[in-house]
Amino acid sequence: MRQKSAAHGNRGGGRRKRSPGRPRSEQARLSILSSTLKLLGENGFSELTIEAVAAHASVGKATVYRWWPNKAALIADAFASSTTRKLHFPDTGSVRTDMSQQMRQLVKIFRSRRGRIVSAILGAGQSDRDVIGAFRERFMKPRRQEAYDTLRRGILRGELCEDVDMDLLLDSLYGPIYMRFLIRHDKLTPDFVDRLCELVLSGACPCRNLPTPGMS
Amino acid sequence: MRQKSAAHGNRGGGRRKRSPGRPRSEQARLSILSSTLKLLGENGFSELTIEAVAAHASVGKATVYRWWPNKAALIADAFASSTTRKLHFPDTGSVRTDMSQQMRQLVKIFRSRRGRIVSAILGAGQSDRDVIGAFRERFMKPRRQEAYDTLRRGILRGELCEDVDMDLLLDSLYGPIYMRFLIRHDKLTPDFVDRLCELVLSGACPCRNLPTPGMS
Amino acid sequence: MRQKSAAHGNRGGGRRKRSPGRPRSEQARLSILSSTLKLLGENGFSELTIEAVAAHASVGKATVYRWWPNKAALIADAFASSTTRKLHFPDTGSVRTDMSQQMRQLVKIFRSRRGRIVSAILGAGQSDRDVIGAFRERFMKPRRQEAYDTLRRGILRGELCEDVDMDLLLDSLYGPIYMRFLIRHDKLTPDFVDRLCELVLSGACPCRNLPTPGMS
Amino acid sequence: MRQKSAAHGNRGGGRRKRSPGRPRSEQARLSILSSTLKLLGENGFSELTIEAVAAHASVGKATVYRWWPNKAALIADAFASSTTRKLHFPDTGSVRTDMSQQMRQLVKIFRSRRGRIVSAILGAGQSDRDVIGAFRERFMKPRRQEAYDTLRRGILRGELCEDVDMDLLLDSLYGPIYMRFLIRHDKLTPDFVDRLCELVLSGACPCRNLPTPGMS
DNA sequence: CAATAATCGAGACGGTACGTCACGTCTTCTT
DNA sequence: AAGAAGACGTGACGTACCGTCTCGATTATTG
Repeated sequence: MRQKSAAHGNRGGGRRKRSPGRPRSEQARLSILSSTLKLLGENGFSELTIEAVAAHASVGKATVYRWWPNKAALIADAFASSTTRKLHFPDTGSVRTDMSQQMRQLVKIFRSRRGRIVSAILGAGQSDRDVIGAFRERFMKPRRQEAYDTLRRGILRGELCEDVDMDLLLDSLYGPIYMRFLIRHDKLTPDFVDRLCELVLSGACPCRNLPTPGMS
Repeated sequence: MRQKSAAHGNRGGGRRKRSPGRPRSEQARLSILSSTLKLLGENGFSELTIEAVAAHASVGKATVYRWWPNKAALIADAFASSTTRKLHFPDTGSVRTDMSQQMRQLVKIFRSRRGRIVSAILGAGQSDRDVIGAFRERFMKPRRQEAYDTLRRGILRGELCEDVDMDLLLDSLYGPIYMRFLIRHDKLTPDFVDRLCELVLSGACPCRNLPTPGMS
Repeated sequence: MRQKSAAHGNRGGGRRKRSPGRPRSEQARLSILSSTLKLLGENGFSELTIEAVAAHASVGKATVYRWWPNKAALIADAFASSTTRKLHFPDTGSVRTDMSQQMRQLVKIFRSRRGRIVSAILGAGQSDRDVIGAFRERFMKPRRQEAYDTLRRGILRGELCEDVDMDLLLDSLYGPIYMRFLIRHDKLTPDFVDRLCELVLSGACPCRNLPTPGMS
Repeated sequence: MRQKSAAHGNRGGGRRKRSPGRPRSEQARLSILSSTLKLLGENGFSELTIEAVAAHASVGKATVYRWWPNKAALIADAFASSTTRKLHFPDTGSVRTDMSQQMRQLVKIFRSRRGRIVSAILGAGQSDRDVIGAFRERFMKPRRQEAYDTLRRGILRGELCEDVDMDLLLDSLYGPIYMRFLIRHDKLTPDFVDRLCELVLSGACPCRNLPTPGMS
């Protein structure tokens, strides 16, 4: 997924001897990654050629292949290296507001030029498990950890059931966004996000769990 | 998207004159479509080559290109031609049961060998609007029409609000399934479907819309 | 050495069925061969790239590789297809004059732009037996057959021993020319040819050195 | 052609200051040269890569390039450094025996594993004047000087004309050997050498063909 | 029945990008 | 300063498919 070798520049912890030979060019690495993102945003995954990436980065094709085994690994790495520092969860005192605000940010990104890259990653990920894995680990997981915290605050405040299935709840909140983002069958607006939050979170409210249909 | 020409085999309305020349070979058409599905299921979209399809179908490459403008149109057609006749919505008298049963069928398909094809379509669709369009029109839309009927029955029975946003509701039900199917971050089980239905539909229940948080 | 397949265009003798598919393009073939000769004459063997040949011939690289397995086969074929129709042996009534005149023609070719090609062939032939084989069979052999005839006429006229070793004699005549041509340690002039003929042929006379022509 | 710099290891005349820094590694030099010969004998010129030479000699690539400007210079040097100390001309009292014996030795080398190297050199020399130049200067010229002496002894003994063209004569003797060696159209046997000597030297006799040695 | 016309399988065509290899240069640390 | 190591930009390699094109053969309608 990542670099084929971490032999260079590793001075983590002990006094590692640097491996001999010319060290990897950090400049080339960065240039390749940013060229990848640029071209990916312009033309989509299937039009992205390593030849073009190398040319645009003023780098030899072999240098790309030396460090990334294939196109999928390259874009996964490029995406991960650029992951937005934004998308934080606020703490407003209301689960629904917290979630809604973060989800609006996500939608904003999906609708921006970066959204092109995300959909390229998810598309490529359908035929390459490393790519989809990188998306999960580097993009999704960190945010989900924060989301857990947000939900937990809601539980403490009594806004959510104590025994709520957080994964189910979060997938119910984000799933529709991903669905509209990927299938493009309907609008992906801030208003949609709000109504989605209302619908799903109202089902997760503890006060009185409405009886399931047919049981009343 | 479909065939480039409908000159042959058109028997729509009365006694049309068949155009001269050798008619299109139905056998070749079927052989191409089934070869496409087979290879798509084996290797994914990006590994699918028209060269291989033609060879596997014992057909000239030009015959493929004569009827389908590109790979995307081909797999869209192949997929559509094979769309399961199943996936019907039952009418059990309960919205939740109706939806739950259909969604379970969908999940079953997603987890079967055909799921590979669906994910290939959706993945390819991220860089080809024709493909994702074909998926929407031929796979999703017909089912959604049926789903509208199912929801409408629920409304009549009083199980759902009269003013429920059906698109929002359906996306909330199916979105999490697509999300888990595409991102593969969590299990896609029948139990998940049930709990998902419970969560979402309980939020769409009319009886008493719980006040939105902070408004009570 | 030659084309990988002779499946096309063979109507020699019987009524052969032509193999199916688009027939080989004669125009492409000729364009490739002449481009090869041109570039070979300009830059020598090691600078000759198939990429350049294809580009110069306005032909796809694959078309070159489809018919010639490697560079050596290509230049062997190109050389053979261009073999000079000249280099005939005259019949003046004197072995020495006959040989001398033909050898002068050969030297003239060696010193011309075509000589560059010949030396490239012989050079490449040192690491590829097919190339040197093509040179022997297509260039050398036909001329040697004519040379035998010339020598035989000399024997009949009494200019040469009856039991002369014709191969030895011919190698003695041509070897020095090839040597100077390839090692370039000394001039390759018409005068050199004449004195070479005199030296060698005087040694092939049965009993007494025949006087040089025109001196008797 | 040779080393780019003679800064090191010069002990010519007196107490020269050795230039500072680490002296050139004689071991590396020898290892490179012998690796070159080994690989050249195995695979021919065009398959010989500097990369492989360096790897086989356990030497950095830059070390090769520091001392030899290109592949041609390298193999020329490698060849020269290994030039057989043999190939001397005997002094038997007969030109023909002297020449014949030396030529037999040459043929023996041509037919040995070292012949592979010689033909690689001559082949490479067709597209690189430095290589063929090195062959002339280091291999051919020294022997030719000895050959002149041998011929001069023959003149003094009356075996050869006084005004014989020694270059023509030597090319007539060696040319056929090189021709058969390079074009491989006929056998290169000791017997061939003998008959070649007889043919050519009998033509170089001043007035009458001297009887073959041992027959007088 | 012959002529016309469009399809078929086959496969060569001019291209583009692939992923690999060697080139000759460079940058690092070690000797 | 030379050494081994090995990454660098460059460019040709030989391959795989692209989508187009010519073939002869086949199968229909039309005259």
